[in-house]
Amino acid sequence: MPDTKAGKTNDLATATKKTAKKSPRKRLDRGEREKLIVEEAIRFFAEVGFEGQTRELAKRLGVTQPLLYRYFPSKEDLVERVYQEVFVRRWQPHWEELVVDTSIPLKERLTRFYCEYVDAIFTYEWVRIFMFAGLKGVNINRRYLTIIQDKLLIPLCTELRAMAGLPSPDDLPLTAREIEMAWLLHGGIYYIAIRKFVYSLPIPEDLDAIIAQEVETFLNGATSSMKAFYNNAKTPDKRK
Amino acid sequence: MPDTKAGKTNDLATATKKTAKKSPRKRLDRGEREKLIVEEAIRFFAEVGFEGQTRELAKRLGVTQPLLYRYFPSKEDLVERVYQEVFVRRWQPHWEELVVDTSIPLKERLTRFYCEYVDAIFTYEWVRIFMFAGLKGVNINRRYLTIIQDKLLIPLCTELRAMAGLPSPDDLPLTAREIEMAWLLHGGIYYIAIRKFVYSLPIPEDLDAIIAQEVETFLNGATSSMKAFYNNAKTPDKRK
DNA sequence: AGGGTTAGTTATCGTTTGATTAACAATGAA
DNA sequence: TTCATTGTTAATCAAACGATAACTAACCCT
Repeated sequence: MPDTKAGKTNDLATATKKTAKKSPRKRLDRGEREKLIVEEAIRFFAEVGFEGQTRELAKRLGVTQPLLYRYFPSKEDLVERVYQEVFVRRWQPHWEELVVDTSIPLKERLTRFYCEYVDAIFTYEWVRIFMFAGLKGVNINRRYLTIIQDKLLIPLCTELRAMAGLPSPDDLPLTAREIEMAWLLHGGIYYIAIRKFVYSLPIPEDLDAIIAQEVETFLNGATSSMKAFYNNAKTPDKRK
Repeated sequence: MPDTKAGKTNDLATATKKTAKKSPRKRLDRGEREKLIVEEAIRFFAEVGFEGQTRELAKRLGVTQPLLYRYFPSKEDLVERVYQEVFVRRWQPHWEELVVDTSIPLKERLTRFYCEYVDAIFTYEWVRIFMFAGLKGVNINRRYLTIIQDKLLIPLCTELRAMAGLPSPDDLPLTAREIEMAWLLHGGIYYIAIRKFVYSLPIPEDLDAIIAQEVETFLNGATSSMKAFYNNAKTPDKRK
């Protein structure tokens, strides 16, 4: 009965003569099409959130909505696929080796890591999808941030201990406060991405220089604080 | 607001049976009811985002959905009201004086400010609604963060200049890099709230102590960096 | 060439959702 | 008691939304 929208597509299909080149229907093999769908879904959900509608997504893909359901049994499955594609793909295992590679000075190591990290992570899609997932309560965020803490921040704290001439975490466990200090650096840097991709604020173009500076600022401050902490710890004035 | 939930369940119970005990229909005057609606809307939208449905909101309020439309002409108006209520209310004008009060040492001043700031801002409602609004592209975020930059970060940079014995911004304008350094502190601290309210991660309880430490760490690092920057700037390499 | 496999479309179903209306019930102050 | 105000019940509308089945056409193989 209501053929307003259907009319448009019908026009395209039926108005063209059968003799004319009337093949707007592009036929791709499964893998190809699936890839296109996932890529567009990433962009789409990053923009509007996971409440974005399958019809709108299909329109952006230039295909019909039911086609999506021939590739993914449900919208939820597609969303799940988007998570996988965005998150598991971008963490570079070699980073874990880089941050503990004591043959490189800590400052250079951290700077290099964060420059690479920023290259991989500071994208519209990654930042916003990660944020949407967090707000939705998907536990993939916690898993990811656990990696950040275990593979990045704790090694960093360990190194800071050494730099300040303090006992290793094996002898004296890291305190929440030390780990929090490392989060200051990580959060401060990541917040640049939030400003850009969530709040649409301008950020400097020379990110590498900014990162180098922030790493330096942090390391300077952290070593001072660690030493102060050490002095406090040496004086046995507090709790048992 | 004390027993709204009890009322809700009662409604549910009595709605099916009209013969049961008379539903405690609470009759409030306009201002009162409106306040209740807005408060619950804040909680509700903070939890599920602005796509949350008016029917669900009404259910949580223990009232019927059409009642909402006797207080707000449309859902969008209610959302707009939520923004106003959450954001304009919580910025304390006296902070602007605090951060430039040179009679207090900078470290203490910053610590005191951030402790108060955290008390006011680190709430489930504020953090999540601010994030949802940002993702949605509402420009209220940009306005707010402009205030942060102008009233907090720039004064902080000015002070850092003085501490490092550098010329005042009046003589030598602040660089993007210096402002970025201040964002490192602010972002690092705010990221604690994101970890808690967006990613549902545990954070330390003694936030005040953490903040004091992070302010100290930052100030130590920033002054070192500023001096290094000063040495670079002193070498006249290309400026006329 | 033709038959079968399968990518893609059309048409539609059943729900949900924002929004609105009309009629009625309860409350409280004059 | 009267009567304006607050709130409910019930119903409805139109649009939006996820999902499905049945049909159509492009491509491959022998």
